[in-house]
Amino acid sequence: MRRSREDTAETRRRILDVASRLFRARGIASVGVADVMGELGLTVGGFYRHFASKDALVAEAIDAASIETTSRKPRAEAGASSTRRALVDSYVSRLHVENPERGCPVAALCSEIAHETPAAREAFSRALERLLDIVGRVEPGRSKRARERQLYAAAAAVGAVVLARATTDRALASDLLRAVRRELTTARPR
Amino acid sequence: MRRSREDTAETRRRILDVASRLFRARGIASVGVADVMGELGLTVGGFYRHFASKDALVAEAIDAASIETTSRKPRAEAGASSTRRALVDSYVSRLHVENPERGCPVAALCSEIAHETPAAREAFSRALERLLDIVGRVEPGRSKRARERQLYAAAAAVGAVVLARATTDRALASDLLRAVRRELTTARPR
DNA sequence: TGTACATCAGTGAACGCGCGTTCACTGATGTAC
DNA sequence: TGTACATCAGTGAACGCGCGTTCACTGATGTAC
Repeated sequence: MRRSREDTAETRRRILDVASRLFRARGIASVGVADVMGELGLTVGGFYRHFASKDALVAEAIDAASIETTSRKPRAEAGASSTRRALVDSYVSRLHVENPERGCPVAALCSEIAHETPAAREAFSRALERLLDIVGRVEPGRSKRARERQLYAAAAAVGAVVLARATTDRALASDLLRAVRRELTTARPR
Repeated sequence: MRRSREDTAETRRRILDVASRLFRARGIASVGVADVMGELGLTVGGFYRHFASKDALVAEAIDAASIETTSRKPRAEAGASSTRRALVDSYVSRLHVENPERGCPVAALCSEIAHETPAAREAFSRALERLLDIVGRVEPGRSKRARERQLYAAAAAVGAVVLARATTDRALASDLLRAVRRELTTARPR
């Protein structure tokens, strides 16, 4: 039966929230619309009152995940090396590796996103931009040199998390994280 | 009808070759057994004379891709900085980004491999080991320091290729590649 | 070397299954008066 | 404020489709004598 406007908005929010967690945890291809709705105790049919298609959900879920994970990140005291260390330590961490469902969507979806719709790829690109924004806050500077350092740091951080998740060798996973953490937190003369 | 032993072995080799290219290009989930066999002008049924399941094919195809891409890499004159530069320039390149089907399986499959079978994940882990082997040849040393340098070089290289493929922003893709190339080819005092 | 038979690579159709999507229906909510 | 009606969130079954896998069949290859 029909629900109140607030209930409707709330349901939509919850679908998005569950989807963004499931896609990050289990990948886009292996999460179905029924999985998402089932997690909320709802049936599939109702899904299409909120989203035009699974593809539309994917795109919105990536945006939602990105906003969720970047909005709680450092704003004030940007540039302090302790802020940078805190960010690197939390991103390039075992905790992040083991909890993709609450983590960075860029790290969770980076290789499979290439096979998704344009809308999903654009959402992913925005997520990457947001990640780079945050890196820019803790690795400040607008020079060409500074920009390169930011891009490099982002690539290494994402690479470390993704590879640590991918390998079955737990020791190698730890080593990768530690190596990249050290590289990105050690002040370096230029 | 029955084929000669050589023909049989050749067919198996070709299935593996096509599969390893298709998986890298289009991802594991979106390539079917029929796609692979169709590419060879064969029908699905025959597939099971060569492999026990799609999952078995996936694992073997990852190994095949890894061996294919690492066996032509530097062996002699290892450690020379020109060798390192050549390796970095070819891995962290537009050419590699635009031709995943002939490229590194680690970069092609890194995020989706987490959702595959143990056998596939182990093949992926071996592929990562081979990649690290090669990095170890051009970034020599067995010290803790050297090992860390190898690990973050690998993470940054893979991260750059994956993110350059993922983003829809071509300028950002180029910038990522250039930044990581510069970082990894610039000799750095320690 | 020649013959008879067993093997098995590849065919093509069928299987069950899960997927994204659609649809008639329900009943509470929202709206017009 | 109260009433009558339109709307529409959610249900549950059905749809077509593509997937991985199985299977009876074929005929050339391999093997035993």
